[in-house]
This record gives sequence, structure tokens and C-alpha cells, in this order.
Amino acid sequence: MEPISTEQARTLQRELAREVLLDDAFPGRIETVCGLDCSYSGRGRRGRMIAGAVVLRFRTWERIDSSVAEGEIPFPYVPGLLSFRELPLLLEALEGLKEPVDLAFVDGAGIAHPRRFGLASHLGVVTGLPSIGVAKSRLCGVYDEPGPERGASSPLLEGGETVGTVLRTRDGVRPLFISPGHKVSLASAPRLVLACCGRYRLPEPTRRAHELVTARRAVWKEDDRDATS
DNA sequence: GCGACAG
DNA sequence: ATCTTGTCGC
Repeated sequence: MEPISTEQARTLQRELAREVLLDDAFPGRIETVCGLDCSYSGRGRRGRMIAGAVVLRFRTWERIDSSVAEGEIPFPYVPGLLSFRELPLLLEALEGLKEPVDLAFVDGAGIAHPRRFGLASHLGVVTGLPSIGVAKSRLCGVYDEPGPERGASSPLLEGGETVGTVLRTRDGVRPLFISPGHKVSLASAPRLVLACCGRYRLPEPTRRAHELVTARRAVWKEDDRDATS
């Protein structure tokens, strides 16, 4: 993605949104799931970021592969245009994997997006991978607060259509905003996320990916400390 | 014009 | 997302 204006970015999203498939198109039996996440540098290395991908065996959560990529931040954070900021490096991280991925869990929105093309959908369409958007807060849409117990959910509506599911993944915690990215249906997305949630609010793939990039960022801090002392 | 706004 | 200490609640 070369330098692009925000208007060009929005136009591109409207075009690519037509490629999104909302029917389940992953292996009948899922073998592996992949969690993706990004982290940014604080002081010292302004303008740098890290992307990480972790491949886990479905249900046992054994880590069978992982990859990290580092680089310059290519685009500012603009609500609705997150993919132009995080997708490039996430794709690099994916390229570093050796194990096959059946389903990807992305931090952010899928079709629960102003143009129905959030980061999870963009990543899915570009790679062809089935993907699910797992956002910790709402980007768009209206909903009723789901019940307080694990598994409770309510539809996320926008413009008269259902674009996702507000899902409680643990008793008493804030709900997650789940939406199909690509090749996953509106009904399957929350079921798959819940199947990946145990003791934590975030699904295991997402949680492990966050762990990975956080650990990598700690190395930056060490390097900066050594260089400064 | 005002408020909202993934990470 | 990141900057930050202690602290309120299950």
C-alpha cells in the first residue's frame, strides 16, 4: 500500500467489501487457529511497530508456530481505516509462518464497520483466510446490553442489518464485539470465539498473540536501556 | 454544527 | 494503541 489519501482508502474499502464472503468456508474440522495482534513503541522508538502471529492447535491451545515482524508505522490511526495502519505488517508476520492456518482471529472489526470492511475482513480477503473480527469495544452499530453470564449475547445492528454480535465471554466482564471477517457466517463467529475462551475474556488466539508482541516490545525496552546506560 | 470513533 | 499507581471489587 503506497501513500494513499483517506478518501482513496475509503473508496478502496467500498470496492473490496464486495469480495467478502459470509458463508462458512473453513475445514469442517478446524485443526489450527491463528491469533494476530500489533504493538507500538512508546518513547525512544517513535514511529515503529510490531506485528505478531501465533498458530495454536484448536482446543488444546498448544503453540505450534509463531512469527513477528517489525517496521515503520505506515499510516496514522483514523477510525475506520485501521487496516491501512496494521495490515501491511500483519501480512509480513503471516508470511513468516510455516504451519498452515485454518482460521484467523483479528484484533478489531470485521464487517461491523462503516463500510462493512474492517481489519479482519481486509486481512481475510487479501489472504483468502477465513477470519473473525474480535474487538474489545464498539466501532459502529447499536445493541442491547447482553446478560451478565458467559455466553450471553445480543445482535449488533446497523442500518437495519445485523453486522455482528456483542458477546459476553466470561461472567461479569465487558462484552466483546464479534463480527465475521471473511468466509465465516454471522452465526458461527460468536460460537467459534466462545469455543476459544476459557478463563480469560479474550479468545486464546488473540490473547497469545498479544503476549507475543508484548514480549517482543520488552526486548526493545531492554535494548534502549542498554544503549542509554 | 455536534458527537462518535476498532487499535 | 501508549503513558502510569494505586486501588476497588469478585
